[in-house]
Amino acid sequence: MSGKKGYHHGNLPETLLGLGLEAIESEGREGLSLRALAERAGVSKAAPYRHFADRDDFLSALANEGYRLLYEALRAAVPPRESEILPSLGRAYLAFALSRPSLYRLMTAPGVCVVDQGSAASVPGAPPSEPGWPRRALLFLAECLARDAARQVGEPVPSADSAAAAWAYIHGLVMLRIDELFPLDYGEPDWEFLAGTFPRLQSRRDPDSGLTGS
Amino acid sequence: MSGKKGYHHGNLPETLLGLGLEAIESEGREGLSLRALAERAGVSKAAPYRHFADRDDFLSALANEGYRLLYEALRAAVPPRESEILPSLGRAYLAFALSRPSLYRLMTAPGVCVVDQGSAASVPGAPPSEPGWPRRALLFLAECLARDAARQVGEPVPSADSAAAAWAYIHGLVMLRIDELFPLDYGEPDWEFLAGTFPRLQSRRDPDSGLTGS
DNA sequence: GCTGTATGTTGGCAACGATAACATTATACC
DNA sequence: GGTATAATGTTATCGTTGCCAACATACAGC
Repeated sequence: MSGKKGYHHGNLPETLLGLGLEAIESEGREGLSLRALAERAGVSKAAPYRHFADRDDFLSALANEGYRLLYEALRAAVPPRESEILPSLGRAYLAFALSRPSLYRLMTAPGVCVVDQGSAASVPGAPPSEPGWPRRALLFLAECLARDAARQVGEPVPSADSAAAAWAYIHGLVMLRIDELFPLDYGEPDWEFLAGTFPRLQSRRDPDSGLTGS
Repeated sequence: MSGKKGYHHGNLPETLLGLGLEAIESEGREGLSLRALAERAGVSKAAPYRHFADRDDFLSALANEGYRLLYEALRAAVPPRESEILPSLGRAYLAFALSRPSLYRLMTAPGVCVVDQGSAASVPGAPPSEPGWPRRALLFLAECLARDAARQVGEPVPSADSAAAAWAYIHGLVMLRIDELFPLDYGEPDWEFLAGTFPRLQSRRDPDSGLTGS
């Protein structure tokens, strides 16, 4: 399947994406070179352009692949006990970003990955395209945040603000961490503590509801 | 001052940095080209290398300039009433990042700007070098966060975690906004929520890692 | 087998980063 | 003022990369 059969590679796009996942961490987004990937794949310098329009298109495909991995990581992190879902997901999210910082930065960079707007077929003739990986991953995350908020406060539909705040918080933690932006006098923050604490943000609308999660 | 006097430009570094501030927003970090900046400055393509070791060095200088602008924006945003400092600073921080998204991304990118470790002279004989713009900006922000937390709870020295959490929240909001990653429509951030909630985090750890730089 | 399409190769161009060798201006020092 | 020296800018050049055009090869349906 994956062996090269002479002239034709067999599955060059997947091979390039796999190499790209390694390269973006070792070389960074700017240092990633399609020519180098092609050579590493044992293929000529122009071969990638048969599968990807240009470099940006390849980077978009890489980011898409990243959202697929994130989605699977989040799904795998759902704990048996409903009450632990947010800390568990938060840690999984953080672990994913920390294990692939450059990819995470690429995924969240503007103009790289467009989160599609649901299954409304943009092209009239096309089938109702199912949501892409970015939407599936972010939607799944938002659903878990919303479900937990509803469980804590007892409302069926949580406020958008609480989910947004929780996500902003965890995203901010992730970015500060992967960008190594905590050089001030105080040492390394207690990330475990912070990651485990952010569910408390949910209870803003109802301050007297104990918020003692455990 | 800024006119070209024939062979010598006069103040090429400042001119290049000024052009770079525009270029990084219009072209993005990857699209920014030293050659193009040189041409735009009316100077040969190799001239920038007299002032900046390489492209990364120029980007670092750009980021440094960005921290200077951020520092000034934060200082200008300090309100007369102490109780409003957090919302005011939060808004200023957000406004800065939203007005210069690519620059902000560059400033917070890893390996671009090294935040110096304070005034402890690295070389024994050297004078106690004053902190650079990144440190001054971030320290000022942390001080304001800490002061506000202390004001609310009534403790002189707040915990590092509370400032870290508040900053993570702000930074996360900023990044989500910059990267247009917010599928949820979300208006003005709830600064009161930010101010009221995060000090609660502080009672968990020993507050011996002080923030007061001076 | 023949033909059309998908896939990969070769050659080449332009832009860019970076360096070396050279030219010109500013500055310090007498 | 005059000169040595450093600072600053220019020209020429190399290596890498993105990207395109023209060509070559493999595969699939008939």
